[in-house]
Amino acid sequence: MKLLDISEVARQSGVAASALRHYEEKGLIHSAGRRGLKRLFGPEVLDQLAVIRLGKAAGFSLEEIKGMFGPDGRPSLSRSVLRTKADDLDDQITRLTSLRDMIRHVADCPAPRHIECPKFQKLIRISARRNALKPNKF
Amino acid sequence: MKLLDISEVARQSGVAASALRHYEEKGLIHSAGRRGLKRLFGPEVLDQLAVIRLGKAAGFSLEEIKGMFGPDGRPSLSRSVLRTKADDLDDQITRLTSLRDMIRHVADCPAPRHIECPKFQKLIRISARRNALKPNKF
DNA sequence: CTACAAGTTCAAGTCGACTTAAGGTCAAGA
DNA sequence: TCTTGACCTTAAGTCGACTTGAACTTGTAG
Repeated sequence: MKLLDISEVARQSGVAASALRHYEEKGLIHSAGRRGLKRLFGPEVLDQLAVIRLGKAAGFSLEEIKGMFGPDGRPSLSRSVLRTKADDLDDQITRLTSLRDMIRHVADCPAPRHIECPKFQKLIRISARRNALKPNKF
Repeated sequence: MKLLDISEVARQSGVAASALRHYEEKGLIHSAGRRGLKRLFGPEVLDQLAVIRLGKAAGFSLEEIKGMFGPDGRPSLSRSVLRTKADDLDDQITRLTSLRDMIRHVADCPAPRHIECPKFQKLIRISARRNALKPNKF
């Protein structure tokens, strides 16, 4: 079993050594041991880092991502939690998609000022309504 | 022309008053005047806040969003910039979509541990490769 | 054996986007 | 006129995710 030192993990994963130490401190990854002071990582940490990267890309916090691993460091999530996360992502994708459509429309719209384009206004109103419905307080 | 005080804007937009002041300080919105000390906002600020909300949902920073408004406070972006943003969003949507698919697959996958599912492994490897290709340093 | 590159720890700093606290002002109603 | 409540300003604090700096240790090559 070949162990990797921190710079090798950093190189192969593209994650900075300082971030790796940070992840270890937070309990997202674990080193397999030490050679002197130096951490040695098992190769499975690369997969774990890939999961971490994915999770971050999806907007999860490190704390949430940590919860996605079992005590053995292998990904372990209840199916229902996963489905909830997938639904969250769907919402986000929907929002981004309408935003993208709106932006693309505005880019192609012949109105001299975007604000004068009725479709732009409509999209804005829709998103405004969404927010008024879930206010920050009370 | 009816002017709104800050709490009315907060109520209608769902944005906290402190955030509104913050946005004004950063130049994203402007108050139409004052009554005594109190800010008064024109109704157009609600549309601007909707755009700000959308921009945030799309992952833009306040600074970037600020750049989406002309000096008059109306959205103003060159068509080419808009198309670039739309393309960025497409990328992001693509990433989130594959992540969602992966998560949903894992949720439905019969393998006792996710890590044993070949598809899961494949997806992880793909994302690992992406990162190794763009390392943080040098 | 010694020097050195590569690692280590711990504390503090950074960045963005706000929020909170403390103390001040003022328009409007009783 | 007095009080009050809504708002004001400024500074400092918070949170997450790291990064940076300073001072220290150690396996390994020469």
